[in-house]
Parts: sequence; C-alpha cells; structure tokens
Amino acid sequence: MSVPDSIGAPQTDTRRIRTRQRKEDIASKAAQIFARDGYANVGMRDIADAVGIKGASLYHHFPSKEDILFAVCLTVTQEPAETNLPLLDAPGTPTERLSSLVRAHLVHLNSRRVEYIVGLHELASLTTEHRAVIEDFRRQYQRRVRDVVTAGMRTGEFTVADARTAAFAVTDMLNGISNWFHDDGEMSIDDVADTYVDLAVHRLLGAPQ
Amino acid sequence: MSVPDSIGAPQTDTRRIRTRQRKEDIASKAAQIFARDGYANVGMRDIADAVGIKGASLYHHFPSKEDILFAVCLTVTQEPAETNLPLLDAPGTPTERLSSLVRAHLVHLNSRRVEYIVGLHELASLTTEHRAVIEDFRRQYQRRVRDVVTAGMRTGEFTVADARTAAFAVTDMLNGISNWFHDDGEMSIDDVADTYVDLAVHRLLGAPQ
DNA sequence: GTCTATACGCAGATAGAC
DNA sequence: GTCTATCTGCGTATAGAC
Repeated sequence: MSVPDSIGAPQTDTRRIRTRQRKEDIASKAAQIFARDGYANVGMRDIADAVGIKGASLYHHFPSKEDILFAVCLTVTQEPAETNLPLLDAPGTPTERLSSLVRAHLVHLNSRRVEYIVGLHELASLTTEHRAVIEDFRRQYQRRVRDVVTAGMRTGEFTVADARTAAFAVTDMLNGISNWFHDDGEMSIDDVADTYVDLAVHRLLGAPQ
Repeated sequence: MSVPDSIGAPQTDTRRIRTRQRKEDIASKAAQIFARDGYANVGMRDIADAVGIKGASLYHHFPSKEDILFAVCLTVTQEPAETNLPLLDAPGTPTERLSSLVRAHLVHLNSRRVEYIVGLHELASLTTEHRAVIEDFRRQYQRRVRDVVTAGMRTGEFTVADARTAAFAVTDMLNGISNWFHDDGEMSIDDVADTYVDLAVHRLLGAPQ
C-alpha cells in the first residue's frame, strides 16, 4: 500500500521469479540426465555442467542432490493430483469424467516425459519423509481413479467386476506409456490419448460406444 | 568313460550345483534388498550380511556388484522369454495362446516379484553391454506379444485397431502388477490371472466371451 | 570358499572470496 | 549467485592368509 512497497515489491518478485526459473531449469535438466543414466550414476557436477554452472553453485538453489530428485518427483505426482483430479469433480458421466482425466494425464505425461521416468523408477532414493509425501499423492490419485470406476459400475456404464484391480490396470497402462512413447514417432500424443480412451475406458472398463 | 571320470564327475557336479545354488541365493537375497532400498543404495556388505558371509567373499561368486544386478535382470527377461514364449507356438487360437502367456507371465512374476521390481527399475545401472542383452530379451518378448495380437486381428478375434499400441498396453498392465500385488492380500495370483485374462484379452483386445 | 585388512577413487557437501 | 579449493567419508574392489 505504501510507496516503498509499491517500488520494492516488483523488484523482489522479479528476483523471486528468476530464482524460481533457475530452480526449474536445474530440476528439468537433472531429470533428463537422471532418466538416461539413473539418479545414482549422476554427479552434481554432471547436473551443473548441463545447467552451465559449477557444482557448488547448485547448493544455492537446492540443499542436496536428493532435494533435486524430490522436486522432480513432485512434478509428476503433485501436479497431476492438483491439475487432473478436479476433472473428476466436473459435471458429466463417469465415462466422460474419466476420459477427460485420461487425456489430461497423457498430455501432462508427454510434457514431462523424462520426469515420469524418474518418478516411476527412483523412489527408493528419496528420504523416508519425502518418499511418504510422494506416495501419498500417488495413493490419492489411485483412489480417485478407483472411485470414478466404482461410480461407473453403479450407473452400469462400466461392466468390470473389481474396481480396485481395474483401476490399477488403467493407471499402469497410462504410466507405462512413458517407457515407449516418443514424440517423433508416427503417433502424436493426441493419437495415443484417443487410442487409450478407447482401450481403457470403453474396452477394458466396458463403457458403451 | 574311464574309471577316474566316473568317480570324479559326480563330485565335481555336486560342487558345481552347490556353487550355483550359492550364486542363486546371493542373487535372490540381493534382489530383495535392491527392490526395497534401490540398487545404488545397497552396499556389498549389506548383501553379504543377508547371505551370512563377509563382503569380500561375494567376489568369489560374482566379479562385481553390477554382475549381481545383471543376474537379477536376466531372471526376469531371459526366463520368461525361454519359458513363456513357446506357449505362443502351441496349437490353439490367438485368444487361447495369449491367455496361456498371460497366466504364465503372472505366475512367473509372482514367484519372482522382487526381481521384477528391480528389473523394471534399475536398468540404467547396468553396463552398456549388459543393458543391451536385457533390452534384446524385452524387445523379443514385446514383439512376440505384438505378433499374436496381429494374428488375432487377422482371424477377427481381436478388434483393436493398432497391434503395437495394444501390445504395449497389455504388457504394461501385466508388469505393473509387480508394484501393487502382494501375496497376502485378498486375491491369489490365480485370481489376478483370471481377472487379467478377462481385462486384457477379452475386454481390451475384444476376444469373444 | 571365506576370512581380515586395506587400498583408493569418487562424489556429495562445505568454506569463504568475489 | 557463482566461483575455487578442499574436505571427508563411503563403498567397491583387491591382496593374501587360512
């Protein structure tokens, strides 16, 4: 409200944004290398090289190497939980709502493909505390998928017998894509999304059409 | 043929078998710890402790830690390739043959659950040469699944549009089970196998019944 | 085949200047 | 916010006796 604030705040914000972008750049570059070589086989110096700074400078942005891994894992668990799950609360049938989630999931997976590889493979290298946070997000996501499957079973749209197993089958199908899909292949991610809505929602779960 | 041979050979064989069992014991114990803590976070001393010997003694059985990992990875790629894939050459329709493969795959996965977790998560820590061997087995397996899907599409049993994508969906579903299935839950592995034959072969691929 | 003792290189992390 | 310099410990692997 006061004059000092209105002058000082923008500068502080700008600096904060630049710092945040640097953090995101580090996490993004690190994810690329982690995905290719495995978290444990990557040194802080390797990450620093990719960013264009020296190893010690990384510690200005992250307190430890494990915190970089944690940031990468959050990207593929917190972001989908916060961005995709609300789609399950939108109006529409279970078929429509789950189809939206599948599409959103695949768009996100495609935009963060290396992060998904890391997040699905390197959980064991997180501290117990960080791992618990990540697994909470995953459990939450899994539970919401299971719940919409149960909802579709109640309406009669989905014809499977066991919601829990079917939900695992669906999420495993979706996340598995990170291991074989490449942007430069014959199919676009939208092609894959169309195919997977058909395979998972209509065929596997039995939704009409 | 000579007397010395007929006396000496059994002893040598016995020793060879004992040595092999020791190797398998080491690989099996190592797989358990790798699956829980991650390959890179496990020391040779940890493995040795689990086996009941000292760290240095492991080098009598394996030339390096990475060779233990390689042995574990072979268990979940070479064994299924050699044991399960012949089921696809047996008499029967594509539906029947793929259903046999799915059941055999899940029985094997259940008997080697921790090895699957390791084999699916730690490939990046293999040497380039070993990794190539493992990926060859996986490609071979994936290709044979795709081929039987294609065969089923030709006979009209399977109603999917793209064999490659459908085959990935099926194998990703199957392997994903290693991350959530536990022997002590409500379902037996045979229950899961029945469910997955239904979900993957009949529902997802569209085989009648 | 297992042991004790040890070599030794690497990688995560810190100190402190600029 | 990045640098140079450095510490330090850990963990794979080896040597060689039993």
